[in-house]
Amino acid sequence: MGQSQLDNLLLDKLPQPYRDSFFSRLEEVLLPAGTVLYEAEEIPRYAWFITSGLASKMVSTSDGRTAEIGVWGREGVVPCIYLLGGKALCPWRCIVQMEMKALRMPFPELQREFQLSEPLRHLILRCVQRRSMILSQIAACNRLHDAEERLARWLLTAQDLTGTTSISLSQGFLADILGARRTTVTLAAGALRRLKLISYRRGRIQILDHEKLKAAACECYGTVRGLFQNFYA
Amino acid sequence: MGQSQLDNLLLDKLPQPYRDSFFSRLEEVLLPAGTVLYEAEEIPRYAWFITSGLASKMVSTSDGRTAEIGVWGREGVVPCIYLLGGKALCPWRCIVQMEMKALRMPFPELQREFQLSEPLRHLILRCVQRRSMILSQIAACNRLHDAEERLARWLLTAQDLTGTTSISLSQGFLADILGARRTTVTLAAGALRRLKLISYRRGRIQILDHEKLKAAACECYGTVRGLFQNFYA
DNA sequence: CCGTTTCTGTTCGATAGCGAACATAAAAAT
DNA sequence: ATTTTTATGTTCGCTATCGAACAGAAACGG
Repeated sequence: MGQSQLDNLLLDKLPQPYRDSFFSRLEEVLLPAGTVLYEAEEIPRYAWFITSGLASKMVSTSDGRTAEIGVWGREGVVPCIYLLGGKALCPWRCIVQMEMKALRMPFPELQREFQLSEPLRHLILRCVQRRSMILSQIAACNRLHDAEERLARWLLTAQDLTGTTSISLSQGFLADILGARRTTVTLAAGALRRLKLISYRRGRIQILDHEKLKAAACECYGTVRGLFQNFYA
Repeated sequence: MGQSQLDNLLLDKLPQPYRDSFFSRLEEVLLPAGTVLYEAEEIPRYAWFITSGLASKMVSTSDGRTAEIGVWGREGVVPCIYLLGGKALCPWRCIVQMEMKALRMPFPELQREFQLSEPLRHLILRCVQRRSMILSQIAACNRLHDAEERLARWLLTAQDLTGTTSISLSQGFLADILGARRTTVTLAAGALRRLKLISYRRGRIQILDHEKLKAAACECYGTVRGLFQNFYA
């Protein structure tokens, strides 16, 4: 409390003195990659305000294939969609992709707060809105663009969200994210490496040339980046 | 006014007497297939409460390919996402796919009403929530399932939303919706026809066997159907 | 009625990605 | 140091889909 930078864009936007009192009710946690924040069809026990790292929303099919439908960094609160009420349950699970620091609050407590605080509600609705726009673009991207373009897009977005050029993820996990086979990711990553846009070793990808990688990515990267910027404008 | 069935689920859920007064401010319109409700990156001039027919949100890429990211029937209001405020613009256009009847209101008027009426706001937030859940499933489906499965899913959903087994759409438009080539749709439709699940002639598809078509569709149909049911529960 | 447009059927070569298998190599565990 | 686990590299046959072309058929508009 009293600190001027909480490293979460939503929390930062809360007006004082509400922000300090809200902050005092949050608990800081460090979650390793692989932690499941909540399962599909299951109301989360906590809400997390991410301050570093990444989490993904993943949809699975009954045959075990998966696709990421959204990646979350410091810009908002996860989950936001359940705050809109109702009985419907979400068809995705939420999982930590890169070691994550977050400030958490029991979910029912945030639900009450959503009803009580108009500034908080306002920010959360903006968050829902932006996420929905981003998701729309990704939905089309999943259909229209090939693995190499989507890999480039994902890496660039991950860099933007975490502020690091070093992405700690194996090709197997990237395959789950991109909804492709691991061998497809290996081939796509190999192609990007030959072009000297990235380098990698066992579970760690390094972005070497942001600009050229952008050219290798589909246009969805730019669209999504635009939507992540000025998240609460 | 005074009628108990407006054929739009959101309007039907509005409490009286607000509902009658709200209804009196709506204008009924009949829009032919192909009508653009609003363009990408453009704030709509009207909000439409659909009472029959279908509209699609479509994302386009710069090379002219397209994919549908959501289909809208009688269950809510289009657009709902812009009601959450903010400066961001949506990357999709909204187009009438099957001749549509709707009750419309100038969009700024609905924006004011969204601020003023708590029951209306409540319903709209539910609408946003469900649409977001549905979109998530479609985003994964676009990546993981093949054209024949997706075609079957789309036809079944269209049947559910419009209540008719006769879908007036050419294979070319279905290709735009499914994000595939027209020839791919022709092959997929031909396969479903050979299985006697559908029949068709020039711009009109007939669903012959709902149950078996369900078996030919991916599981996403069931998931999405579940989310369309009890839309405001 | 005839010409024009639009929709469907079909073919064909090219390509991306699947699905499975197996080899190698790097890290982690003991 | 040795074993075990996990990640990456590579190959291969197969399928779905692309992208383009062209023909026939159905609807439409004078």
